[in-house]
Amino acid sequence: MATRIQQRNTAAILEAALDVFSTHGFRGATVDQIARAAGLSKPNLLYYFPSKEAIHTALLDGLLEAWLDPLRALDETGEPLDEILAYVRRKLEMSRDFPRESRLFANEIIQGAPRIGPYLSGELKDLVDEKSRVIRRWATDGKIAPVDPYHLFFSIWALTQHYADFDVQVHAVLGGNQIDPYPDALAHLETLFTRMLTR
Amino acid sequence: MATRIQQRNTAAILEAALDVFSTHGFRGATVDQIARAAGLSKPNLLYYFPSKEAIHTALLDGLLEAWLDPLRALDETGEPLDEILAYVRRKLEMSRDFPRESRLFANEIIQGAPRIGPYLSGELKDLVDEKSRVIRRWATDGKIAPVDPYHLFFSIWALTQHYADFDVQVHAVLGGNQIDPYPDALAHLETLFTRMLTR
DNA sequence: GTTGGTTTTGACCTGTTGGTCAAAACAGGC
DNA sequence: GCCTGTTTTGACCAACAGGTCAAAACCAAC
Repeated sequence: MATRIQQRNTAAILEAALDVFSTHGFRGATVDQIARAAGLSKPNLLYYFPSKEAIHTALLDGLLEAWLDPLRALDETGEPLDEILAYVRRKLEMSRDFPRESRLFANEIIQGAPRIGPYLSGELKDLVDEKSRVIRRWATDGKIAPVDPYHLFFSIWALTQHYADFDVQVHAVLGGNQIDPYPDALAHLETLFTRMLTR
Repeated sequence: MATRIQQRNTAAILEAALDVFSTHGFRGATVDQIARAAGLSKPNLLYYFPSKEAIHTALLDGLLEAWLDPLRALDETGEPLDEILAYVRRKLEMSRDFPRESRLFANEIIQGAPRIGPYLSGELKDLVDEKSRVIRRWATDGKIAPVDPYHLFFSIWALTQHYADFDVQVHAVLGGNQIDPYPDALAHLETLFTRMLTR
């Protein structure tokens, strides 16, 4: 039973913390900075979350929950190539719509996954193992070209998340004209995976 | 004219700083931590480099220099597919042999490239523009399948650097058995780009 | 408008941070 | 072994870090 104020403030804090943590990493972020971005004083922020760590944890918990959804949606009974392309599309949309979440995750991994190690070798690995069996079956049934399922997933993650995590580089290389790179990126990735998976 | 001691200590500092900066980012790294890792006292470290910033800059300067080499080596007069596959191979080897450098770079980009923005839209963009024209020519000449050159480069970077930057995740998903993922990764990427670039 | 809980704040504490400085320790050439 | 420049150190500083606390301000129900 949270009051109106509580809802507003915790939301503002998480929003601000996402900004700060995703661009500076955990150790590089400061509570003051988050508080200022949320429009609160530091003690006031610490009234809602007991510590810097707690904010970070809350953020990660919410993220990891949603992170697996697109992969879960990969349907064994669907048309193989369509299913994989749909997964690519969903992941790319997430990069476009939630780039800060992607960077938060990237920061955590690059820094050695000190807080989400168990998640990676637990939930994530289990799901990837399961879906890898599906991919392998599709390949042995000749429905897609032979491919290492694990490295296929790594490829999808790398290619789609790149547009969020390395956004600055993408824009710098493509030049000043403010073109949205996502339409071209989607076309490119659809071509890439179609050619890769049809012999 | 650097003395023996200077050479040894500056090398030790840069080595230690690479470790620390690449795993914690600039703001998350502390001078004390770097000094300890280098086996020096903090004031002693600051005798060799005037500031934390200076160490970071020295590291980045050295890195950016080497970063472009593999792409520069892409030879317009070579066999198109071979040239691109060779580039992929070189980049993947860099991920394997210099993962910390890759993570240092990734950290910098994720954090908005505050220190290397000019490099991205300068040297890097210029080189990519140039090589993109080569790719485009190959495509219009029918020597490789049609492809967006810029997104092709993004794909190569994303796929190869992923194995360095997301190393922890790769190992977690592949499971505890300490298998070196690089041989499989190389085979996978060669297949991927061969299929992508041959009609 | 008083009451009881919620929210906010300023002052404060302790440890850490990047960085300075003068003095001490240490080279190596003579 | 002495001298000159190099290297190292302990003590120190101001700013900032995460976090605490008691008191004040606010709010809503009565």
